[in-house]
Amino acid sequence: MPLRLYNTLTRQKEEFIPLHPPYVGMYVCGPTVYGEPHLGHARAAVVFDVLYRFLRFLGYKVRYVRNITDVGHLESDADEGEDKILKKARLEQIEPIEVAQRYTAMYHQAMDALNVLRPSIEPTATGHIAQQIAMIERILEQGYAYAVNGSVYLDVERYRQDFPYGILSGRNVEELIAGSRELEGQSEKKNPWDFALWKRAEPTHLMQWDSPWGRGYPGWHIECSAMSTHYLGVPFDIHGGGIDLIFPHHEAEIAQAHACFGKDAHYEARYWIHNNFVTIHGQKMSKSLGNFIAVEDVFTGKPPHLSRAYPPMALRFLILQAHYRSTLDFSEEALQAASRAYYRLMSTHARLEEVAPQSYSTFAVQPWRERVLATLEDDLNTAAALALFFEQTDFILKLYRGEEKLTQEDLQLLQRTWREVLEDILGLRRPISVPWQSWKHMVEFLIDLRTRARHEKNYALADAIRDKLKGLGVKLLDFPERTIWEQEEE
RNA sequence: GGCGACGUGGCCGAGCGGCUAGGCACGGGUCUGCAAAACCCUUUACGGGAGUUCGAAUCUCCCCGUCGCCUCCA
Repeated sequence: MPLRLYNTLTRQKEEFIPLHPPYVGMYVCGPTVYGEPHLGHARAAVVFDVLYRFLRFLGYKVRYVRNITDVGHLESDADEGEDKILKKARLEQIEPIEVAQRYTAMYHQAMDALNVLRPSIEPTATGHIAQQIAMIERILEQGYAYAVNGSVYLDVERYRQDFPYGILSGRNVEELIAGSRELEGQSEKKNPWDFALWKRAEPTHLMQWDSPWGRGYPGWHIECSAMSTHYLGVPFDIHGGGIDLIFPHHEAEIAQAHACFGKDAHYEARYWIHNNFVTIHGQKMSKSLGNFIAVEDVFTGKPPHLSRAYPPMALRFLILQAHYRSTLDFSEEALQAASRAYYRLMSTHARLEEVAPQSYSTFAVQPWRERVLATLEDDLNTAAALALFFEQTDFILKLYRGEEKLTQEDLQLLQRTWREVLEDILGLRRPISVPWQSWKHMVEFLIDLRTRARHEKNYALADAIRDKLKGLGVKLLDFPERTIWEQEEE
């Protein structure tokens, strides 16, 4: 079964066919680094991390580009408002680059904890001013933009004569015109729906660069067009991002790509993939609503939203339990459920690794493996794929107890599938991180000691050993035949 | 106002015309020195109405409700 992905551009699931197999170019809009990474960033990163991992699993050689926006976009209407990064810098009396670097580091830290792989290339907007200027110049040459007072705007009206505008977001310009507000101070633009490619900087503006149009800084959308096409060519295979970026950001990107490269740009990317939001009580998470939860808050258990700390994998699991195109309603209860489910799945996994092969099989592994992969191939249905693993937990317990059997070959295939899908594709790190031998022997020695104590009915000692180990993150489980142990995260 | 999404059992959440997804929680039980884990049992849900169909959570229409985008935003 081929991989099928929902393409926002066509509003349907389409078979994924790369332009130049086995190579795949994927660009995902990364964060604007002016604040702490929150659950929304986590979801987007995890979703595209899974896509990245899955493509690699399928044998593609993926160049994954995810940008860091370190020039803040304006925070309110059109030409009004202040660059968010600059605002932060002003408030904290530090350099804009300090703001960007601080929050980039936080982003990396949070994403690393969530086991999100770093992209192949992580370009910054400020590091690609030259590419952005070059692109703007070319758009001007093609006649799809105009310069005025040191700023450059994309001429949407002119663009529309040659290309459709609004196909991605399902809008038409007439509606935009009808809905657009006439704002003061916008007289520079020919039309209110034109958008800036380059903005003139006032002398006091903290971040500014030389350009053919004077000192200024890049517009809101040009960095992604410039960096994606610079590293991936035009068009490239996959462009991803949050659902909120569809309009105007991605719509503008498409326009810029066409305006610069012409028809061959083919909507800049062939597959436009968008992840849905994390909500709280059904509402989008945002700073202004005050329902914003930072990724870090989950790991530290920061009130008022959380009563205790949760391991990063619990959050990753929660994200994976919902389809990426559905909203995910976050609550501590849901996180708690995900955390438990994760640990249970992982202990089943650990048991599977200890199963001994038999001379015949009582279960058809290959078809099950194919079902799992087919589920992921169907627009990355991670939730349904996880369900297939849970449906197998009973069976694995019976395997472990010898009540079900698998041949060496089947067992290895099953173990491989668990490892490949859970760890390599879904990126669920195991809480039992292959412990070092000495540690393992030490734990086993203590378990022996405790077992002896239990036989002698010295329960005080037995419990002391168990409690001490629990304090060290080692959980003991007494089975009739023997005691096994698990290492908990943290 | 325009465009779009969604309403599934206590909670989260798949599902895309027939075969009671799954997880978590709750209750009862088995096991156990205790605990944990595990196992067994219990709970058949799809906002409302009409329609299409042998058959609808799934398709159509209407209504109600929630949310998103149309300003930066994952």
